[in-house]
Amino acid sequence: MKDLLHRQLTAILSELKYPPVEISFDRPKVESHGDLTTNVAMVLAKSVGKNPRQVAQSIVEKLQVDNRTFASVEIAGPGFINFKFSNAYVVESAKIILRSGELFGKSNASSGKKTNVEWVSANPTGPLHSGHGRQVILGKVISNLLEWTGHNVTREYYFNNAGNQMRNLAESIYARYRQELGDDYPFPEEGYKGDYIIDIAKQIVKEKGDSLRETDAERSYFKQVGETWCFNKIKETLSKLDVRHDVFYNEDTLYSTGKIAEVIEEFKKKDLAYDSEGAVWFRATKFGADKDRVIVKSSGEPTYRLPDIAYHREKFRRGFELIVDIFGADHIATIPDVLNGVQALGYETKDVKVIIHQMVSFVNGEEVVKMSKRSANVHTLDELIDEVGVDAVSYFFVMRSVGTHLEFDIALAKEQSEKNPVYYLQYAHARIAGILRFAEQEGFNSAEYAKILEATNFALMKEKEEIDLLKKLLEFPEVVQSCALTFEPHRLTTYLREVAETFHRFYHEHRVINDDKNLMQARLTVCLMAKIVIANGCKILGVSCPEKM
RNA sequence: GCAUCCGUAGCUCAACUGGAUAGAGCGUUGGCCUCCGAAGCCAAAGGUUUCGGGUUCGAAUCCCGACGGGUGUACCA
Repeated sequence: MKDLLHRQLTAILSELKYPPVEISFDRPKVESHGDLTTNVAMVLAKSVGKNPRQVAQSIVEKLQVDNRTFASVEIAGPGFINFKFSNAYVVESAKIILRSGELFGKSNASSGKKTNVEWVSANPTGPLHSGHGRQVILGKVISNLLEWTGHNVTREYYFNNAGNQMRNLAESIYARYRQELGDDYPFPEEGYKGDYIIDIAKQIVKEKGDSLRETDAERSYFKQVGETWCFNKIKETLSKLDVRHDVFYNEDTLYSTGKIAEVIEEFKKKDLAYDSEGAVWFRATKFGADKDRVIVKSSGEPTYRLPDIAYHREKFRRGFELIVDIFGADHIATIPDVLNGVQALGYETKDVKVIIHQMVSFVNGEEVVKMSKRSANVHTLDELIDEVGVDAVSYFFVMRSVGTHLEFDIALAKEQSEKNPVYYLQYAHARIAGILRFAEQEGFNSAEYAKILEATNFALMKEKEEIDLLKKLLEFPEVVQSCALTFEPHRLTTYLREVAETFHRFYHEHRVINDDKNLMQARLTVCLMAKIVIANGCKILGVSCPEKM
């Protein structure tokens, strides 16, 4: 519809000899302003030297609107042109919901664009903590959104099982192991203090007794057991949230296949890297950084930047056209370096989308939940899931825009009442399911969309609340696209809440089950369409839609 | 200090990326079940969008400056 109007308006502008401008349509906030609005007249006004309302008038006079589609076209306010759809158009359009069913909202807008989404990427040094939840859910929902808009998505997890952190893990487990054996053995100062380390140590005692008291300096057995334990734990948590990565990419492969050395060499050749003070430096200042960065320490070990750069190059080489990275705000410092490095290697940074989400704080009603990073009692993501459930976790972590701090109220998430936004949405779905169950006794089969399309007299949908609901439902594909395009999944939760609200209002105003069979059929169909949209939206969010609650 | 994100109703947050009268939830106050699910609906109250400048037809949104908060600022990741 927008396309059609767009073409018409473009033609009119050139006919009136107005300069070409970008024509855009918005959805007005206020109902009385119609369903679509454009500001072209106001944009044109200055260059044309007329007042905007006059410009609008001249355009509208030329406009050939189909009165089966539009109920009205009006000039309003400072010079907006407002279009209002006819009920017939809305009702006819709504048939697409039944025709598409579970596919309603999907598109091929990005026509199979090969896309890599990397997230979580926590090293196997411990279980995921509750703060990780935001990232876990964001990545999941963003991947889903991209898929719904036609991207060919590879879900990826990048990890490092070498280096300092893993050494530290091994030392921590070893220390706990010795302590379990009754030795007075010191715990490393920077060690991982969580209880899970003790669990792992106990497991080793159980399996190996005291035979590992004298072990190699690398503590390789402890490292390997620790890694396996942690990874299993992480994967278990992810699978509870239905997060499944396609690729687990080990940083080590970048070394073993020579990719790291290759990058250094190439940087040096391009004079983007140099030796100094026994280390290798990247000329970050060439890209506007305040100082150059070390990429290989004087010890010979690369810093995290180097493998990160090499890794992103590999993503390009693997053929990805869009690379999405999801980081917490605490990792923000690494991003410019990686982007600069990627650019230096000749790739477009515009094809790398870095999503940085702000931190999460937890609150239990009035009480602030403190969670210090290396302390013993970090709240794990598993515990959070056990406490509030998968649905609340999925919904809460994605309901705020990524740019703002997220306050997670555990008490609210746990509460099974109307205060909880997850339940509001699920209730709408269950309520519809209840009505449809009731209607089955009257012979309404809600599973056969094609028959329903045949049997329903769509012209009977004419109540205001009914039309409002259909309009809202028809926005769904656009919402999905815009969420995917802007990487802002929270807008989907906002939208779904509006759908539920609009449905409840319709339900409250008009009886669905009634004596007029045709009217009942029409209204049941409206309910069913609302159910489809809510279900599809929840699918993207990973929130369940119960038939009963 | 520098980088970066943010500052909107008592609280938690929206605002379709520059549009018309800034909206929701919670909380507060009042109303609605002889009838399809009241985990619902309706109504009221609540605002100088932190402050000060600027850009233009038009600013919560863009620019500059203050103030306040988060996160970084390593030859840790």
